[in-house]
Amino acid sequence: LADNQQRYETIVKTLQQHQHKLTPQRLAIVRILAASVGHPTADAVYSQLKKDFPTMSLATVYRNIQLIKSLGEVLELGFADGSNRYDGNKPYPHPHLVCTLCAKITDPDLESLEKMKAELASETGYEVLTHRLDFFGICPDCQAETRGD
Amino acid sequence: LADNQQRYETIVKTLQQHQHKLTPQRLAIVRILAASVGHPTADAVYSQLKKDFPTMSLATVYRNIQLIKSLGEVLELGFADGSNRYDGNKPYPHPHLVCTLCAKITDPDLESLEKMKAELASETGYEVLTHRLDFFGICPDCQAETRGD
DNA sequence: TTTGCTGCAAATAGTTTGCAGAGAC
DNA sequence: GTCTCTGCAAACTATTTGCAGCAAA
Repeated sequence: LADNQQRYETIVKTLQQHQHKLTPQRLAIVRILAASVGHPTADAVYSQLKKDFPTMSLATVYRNIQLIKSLGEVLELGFADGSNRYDGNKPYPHPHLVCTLCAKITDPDLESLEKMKAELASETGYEVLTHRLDFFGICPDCQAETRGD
Repeated sequence: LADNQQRYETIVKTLQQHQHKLTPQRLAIVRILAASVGHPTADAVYSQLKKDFPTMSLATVYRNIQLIKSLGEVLELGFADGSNRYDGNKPYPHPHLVCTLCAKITDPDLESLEKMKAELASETGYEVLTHRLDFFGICPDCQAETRGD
């Protein structure tokens, strides 16, 4: 999608503005994060890159993800089972819908969330800064496989 | 609170119903989980118990938490920073409000969540099984400390 | 008495870090 | 040429597991 290309350019520009060097490895990592197809894990990013960079180190992936996260250009999704996934396409907090069978992650629209956040703030006196909302369930495809096949 | 006592008894009953033995260590762990004051980490549970059980092993804490979780009597809260906290007082999914300064966790009431879940299911075709909702912010106490002191 | 539980220590998995050489600017 | 980045290997942290002895029922 053209959206991915735009995200790629935005992240690269941010890196440059903060005087970070644009190495081939770094740019390749940014390209994958900008797309964030399937909300990849660090290891998934690493696996994709080993084809083009056989000597690529997993440590480099982690270091760059941390760097880009510190610039606010990637969202880290840590799950209860300890797995981390990354979204560089929508780097701001947003709800996720996770299929517990095929592990697919999609981004539903839930405009009522902001309302809920405001309501919560006025009720509790908290200054609400951010949030995390995940729904877990079975996607239509996996429901079909379970029934029919 | 009397509520804690009730939770303790419920968890113990569940353990018995599933033919698990009631060792002193296990019961002590259940007692702490039933209260879940501050939503403790496994290590916090361990620290509390070392006073009464000097030879207590951290592995025993983990094993028992896993056991009780498998019986559906404790909620595991894995956070993005890798920390796990446990709630045996309300072992079902519910929203949390986390203070990012003092790490206090409270349980706000948000009845609109169930509505949101139903809306999401009908919109996406997912069979929504569970969810996870956390808000992060600064509690009134910490706001006061930042301002005045 | 039987069966499962505990403590210890070692293994595991994901992530981070120190260092020396390589490369972007 | 300078200063950061990379690759490698080792360190680290939280959690899990194997095993032998111990204890609940």
